[in-house]
Amino acid sequence: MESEGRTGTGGAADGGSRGRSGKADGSAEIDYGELPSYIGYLLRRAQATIFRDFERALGDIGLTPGAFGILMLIRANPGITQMDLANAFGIDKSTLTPVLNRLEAGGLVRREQLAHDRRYNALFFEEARKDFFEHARKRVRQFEQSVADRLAPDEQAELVRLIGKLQAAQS
Amino acid sequence: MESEGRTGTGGAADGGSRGRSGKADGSAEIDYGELPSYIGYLLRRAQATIFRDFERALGDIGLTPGAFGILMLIRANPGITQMDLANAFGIDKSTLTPVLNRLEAGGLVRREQLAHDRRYNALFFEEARKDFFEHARKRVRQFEQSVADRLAPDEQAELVRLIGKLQAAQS
DNA sequence: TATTGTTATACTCTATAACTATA
DNA sequence: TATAGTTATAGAGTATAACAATA
Repeated sequence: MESEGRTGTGGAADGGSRGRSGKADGSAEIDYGELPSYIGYLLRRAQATIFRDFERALGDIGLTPGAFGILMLIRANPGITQMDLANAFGIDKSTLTPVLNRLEAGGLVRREQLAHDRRYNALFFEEARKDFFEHARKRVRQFEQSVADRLAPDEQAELVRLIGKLQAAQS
Repeated sequence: MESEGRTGTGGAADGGSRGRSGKADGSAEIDYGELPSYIGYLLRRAQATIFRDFERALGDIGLTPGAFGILMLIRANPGITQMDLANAFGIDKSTLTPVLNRLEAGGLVRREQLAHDRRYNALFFEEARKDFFEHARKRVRQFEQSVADRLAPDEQAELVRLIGKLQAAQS
């Protein structure tokens, strides 16, 4: 149940006979222990990989995956307030502010203080940038498709279901 | 294919009749559009949720999920070099350095410059902290179990398989 | 020249706490 | 008092580029 392998070492600096013990030459066989069975680890690796791919494929449009998602939500929900958007996206309001600042600076989004309760900012996608957005979305879709294509259609559905189930039990 | 809903707005600040259009009251029904079908988005949400849970459940042991994973790898692979560890964990060597600094400062890990090639640092778990580590690992296991228990055994296996498949096609 | 590891730097993501303004 | 949003701050995580030591 432990699968620790060569533990209990406490080892000295080793004088050369063991040397790098096959680990410093790139072709190493590393003992991952139970790590790959940890769902948190798996998700971190998967997410890092896909985010790197995203950046490589779409870095030139100047939107991070997060910023793009937020932009999509604003466009689909014109007039949404910052609090609702933060909640919907699963981040804190203070995390949202700088993202919106960048989107607004880039002319993609506009804040409008509500007249009847000036504490709220209603958010709107700038229709003047529609062409840019549609182009970006098309490329994001292609990217997502290329990721999804690694799985069969029923596997895609199953993955979505399993990830949802993983979070459903949460507080 | 668009499912944009109420787009084409370009909307004015709205004078009150639409008001917050059911979006500023928390009970909002938000249009997520195609976002939930994006695997990158799903993974980000899932990972964020589980990392938050991890911190809440295990924050008192003073190890982040990443630091704990690295510690596990060092313990399972005594003498591993920093480059090999970074590659195994999927991060850059410069990202690893501060993590190791913290682990070493906490007395959990020791660097030993190899005698026959002093460019390399061999890494060792400090056996003196074995009790602490075993305690931490037990709790991490419990936590991982509580996450895994949200899925049936066959679902767990399937999730691992699907996530693996998602990354397999990568460069 | 090439490689390991460190440092300098930068950026994103994330949060908490304190603040402003509004109600 | 309570809420929306901003700001100040902090920390993890990530990377690239330049550097020192070593080979």
